[in-house]
Amino acid sequence: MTNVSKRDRILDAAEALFAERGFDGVTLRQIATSAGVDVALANYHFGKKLELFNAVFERRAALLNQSRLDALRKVQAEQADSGPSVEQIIEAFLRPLELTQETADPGWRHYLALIAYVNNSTYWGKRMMSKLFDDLVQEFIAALRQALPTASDQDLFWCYHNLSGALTLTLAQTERIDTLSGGLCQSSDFQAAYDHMIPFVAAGFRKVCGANDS
Amino acid sequence: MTNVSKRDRILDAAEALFAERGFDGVTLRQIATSAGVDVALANYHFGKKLELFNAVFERRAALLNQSRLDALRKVQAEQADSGPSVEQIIEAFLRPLELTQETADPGWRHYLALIAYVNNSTYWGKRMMSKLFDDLVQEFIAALRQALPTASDQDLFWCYHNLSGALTLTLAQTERIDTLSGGLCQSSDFQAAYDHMIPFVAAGFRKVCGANDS
DNA sequence: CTTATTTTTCAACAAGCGTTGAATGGCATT
DNA sequence: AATGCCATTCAACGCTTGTTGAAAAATAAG
Repeated sequence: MTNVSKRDRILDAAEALFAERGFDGVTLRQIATSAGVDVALANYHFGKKLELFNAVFERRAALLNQSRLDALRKVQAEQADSGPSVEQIIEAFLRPLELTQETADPGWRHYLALIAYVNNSTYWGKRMMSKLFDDLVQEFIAALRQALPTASDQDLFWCYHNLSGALTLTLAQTERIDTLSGGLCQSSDFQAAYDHMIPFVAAGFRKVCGANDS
Repeated sequence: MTNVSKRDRILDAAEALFAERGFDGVTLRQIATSAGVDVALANYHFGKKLELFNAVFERRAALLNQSRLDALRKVQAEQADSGPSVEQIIEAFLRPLELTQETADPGWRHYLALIAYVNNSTYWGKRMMSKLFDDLVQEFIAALRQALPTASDQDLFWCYHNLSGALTLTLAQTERIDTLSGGLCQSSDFQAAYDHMIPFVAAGFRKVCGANDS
């Protein structure tokens, strides 16, 4: 706990607070206090507040992208002849996001909530999401296009939009479904969320993008 | 334009700015400037900044709820014997949100983006969304439960979670799908979004909640 | 026209903000 | 032991924030 550098403690604290309250809802003093360091140290390591935000957002992006791309490549290799099914592609898109449940590091949970914050924001979303995640998304859409050969691109992108929305709300972990369901569903249980999301979304893709088989 | 009261101009300006940058991303001075009034006037009419935010968020809620409930009651009356289909229920849930496209008032668009902001936020979501929208949502879930009699409640709520996510991202109007699709899809086109969302979500409900017919 | 009442502005407050330059500390290498 | 370098803290800056009480303007009532 105290073994990590103060620089990392700042990133961790900023990650948690930015995810919960957004960029403007957090002060550098709150971050510094939460990290147990002086307020000026954030500036020394990262520069302006916005640059700290960028550093937090970029820190885990490459690792996450690699993890999801590996999952896609794996099912593509396994189904080299026919190509992976819609379910397999969506599974590869979602399941790596469970790593937050396996590792003891709570930072991943905060990071995923931060992604939801950015993706749902007009202000931040356009720049930051595109820069870090567009290549990966296009890769998955290409795979889906192949699995649904009769689909028009417009239908395909609208379906991805629906998938992205369901995922984003899950990552946000707002606990709204918890109270709504009277405790039957839990926002913190990503595995249960994906267990339901994968068949749900796959059926949606098939319906809208016109594959009639299986 | 200048015919509306200054009180309403404050609400309109706050609505637009809160929707775009969030509660903490906007200052009362920006709101006042945008509304063309003095900074102190917001305090006179609404009290603290948080109370202004609440006033903005509550202003259109009852009207929106009534519009959606009317749509549900209508299809329930039309299908009094068999009950409405999943598609009809979801259609009643979504289509009233198009009123933003029909009316000339751009405030509705801002308001819907504000709903997305609140619904995606851990901080605001729990209090505000539940208070204003839970009753309506439970009404729709009850209708879905009836249309999908074999469904478990847990499956039902997870499916609603997916629907809510897809809808929330649509309401946010982040324009991310615009660039992703190379202009093929447009965030501003709610009708096209719902045209794709309704069959997508309905198929998901049927798949997960186990109805094999139709 | 006068008086009350409500609406709007003015001016200013204390507090908190992001940021910075200089001072301090620790830790290697010489 | 002295030096240089990186990390960290200290103290303070100019500015903006939300909020408020009193003044002014507009509106309504008599």
